[in-house]
Amino acid sequence: MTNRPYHHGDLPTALLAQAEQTLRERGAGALSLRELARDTGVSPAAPSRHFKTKQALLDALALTGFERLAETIAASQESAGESFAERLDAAARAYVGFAVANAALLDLMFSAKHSPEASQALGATAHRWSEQLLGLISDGQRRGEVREGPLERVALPVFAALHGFADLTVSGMLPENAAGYGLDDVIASVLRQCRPE
Amino acid sequence: MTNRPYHHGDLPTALLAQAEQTLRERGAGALSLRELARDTGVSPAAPSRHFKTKQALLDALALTGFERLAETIAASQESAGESFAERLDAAARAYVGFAVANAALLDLMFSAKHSPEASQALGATAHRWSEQLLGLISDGQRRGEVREGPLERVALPVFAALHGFADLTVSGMLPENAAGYGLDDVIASVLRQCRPE
DNA sequence: ACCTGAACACCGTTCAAGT
DNA sequence: ACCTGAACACCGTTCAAGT
Repeated sequence: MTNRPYHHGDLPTALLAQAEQTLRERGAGALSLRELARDTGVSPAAPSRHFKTKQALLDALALTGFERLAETIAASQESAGESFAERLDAAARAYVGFAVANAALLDLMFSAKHSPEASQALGATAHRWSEQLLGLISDGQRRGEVREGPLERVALPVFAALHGFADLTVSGMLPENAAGYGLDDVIASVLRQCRPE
Repeated sequence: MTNRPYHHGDLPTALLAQAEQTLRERGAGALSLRELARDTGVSPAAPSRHFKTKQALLDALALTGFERLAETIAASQESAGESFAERLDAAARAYVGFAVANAALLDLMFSAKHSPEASQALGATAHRWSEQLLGLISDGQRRGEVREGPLERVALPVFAALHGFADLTVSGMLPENAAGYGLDDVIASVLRQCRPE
């Protein structure tokens, strides 16, 4: 362990790592730049060199979230079967699993608070992730297991259903017993809405 | 206009009204109890008599949001047709319309930050609202326009799809052109997943 | 280029004291 | 019961100055 050299080494990464831990353990409200600086062993003004503002750090945090979400879903496809139903099932469980395991982060990722410019960068990364879903559906169409139609237009309702369930779960708006049957039913309903005539 | 009597008259209501205006005009990040107190012509410590903490005020704000959402959806049913398709269409547009018109408030309503106790009160009010949707679907089942099954289990995927689309819209995560066809497609997909075999 | 130290204007919350 | 005034410990952000 270096004993606090003048240059930290990789302050931006250290700040983000610390921020994510605080987010997970104590929620978004407990995130303070000064505390982050203290925990990283650096002066209160140091973070501003790398994140011009607190919101900029939050935006960066959300971005890493989208990246990890994309990886999580990609991983779910590795061990999934071939059929559309199996692949959708795996992706849906991966998404909701990520949401539950990273509730505060998901909140941040889909909050309306992002700066206009950051929203664009986020949109780009979110797009990379949504391509997973698009590929899955496109495959299903080729296999004849998903109805025809423009890819994005078939995909959006699927996306909405999965994200909606994840968000409702995370925000605690689901009835007690919904945890049991909820996800299964959502997946079934997506399959129903996707299947060809 | 009374010239600032010692007792405000109805400080809690005044604070909530001011808070909602600030929320709409400048977002959740700009909400400060001290500023609220200033704008209401009251001392910095006054709000604490009515909202023990800032989070308590935010919870109360979210609660009024759910109440207004319930009213908005109820109103949409007044002028809607009789069929399930027409009534779902009206409710969906009312929901998404509310979401777009009250983006920051919706964010607050479905954020994961609510205190454990407040979540229960919120859940109760949210439940009152979801009953609108349940009634709608129950009606559809009676008319033979919606597939059979336990009401909550048929309703949850519908709820997820509508909320998911509203949330994606509000958080700016939708592709540019999705505004045009998005809602129509989501409604169509919900109808497809609801219809009897 | 990267960071410190000190400063500025602001917070949320508490608590004695006033009406 | 409801509110004020003053205080406390904390913020985010800026900027000269140091390495």
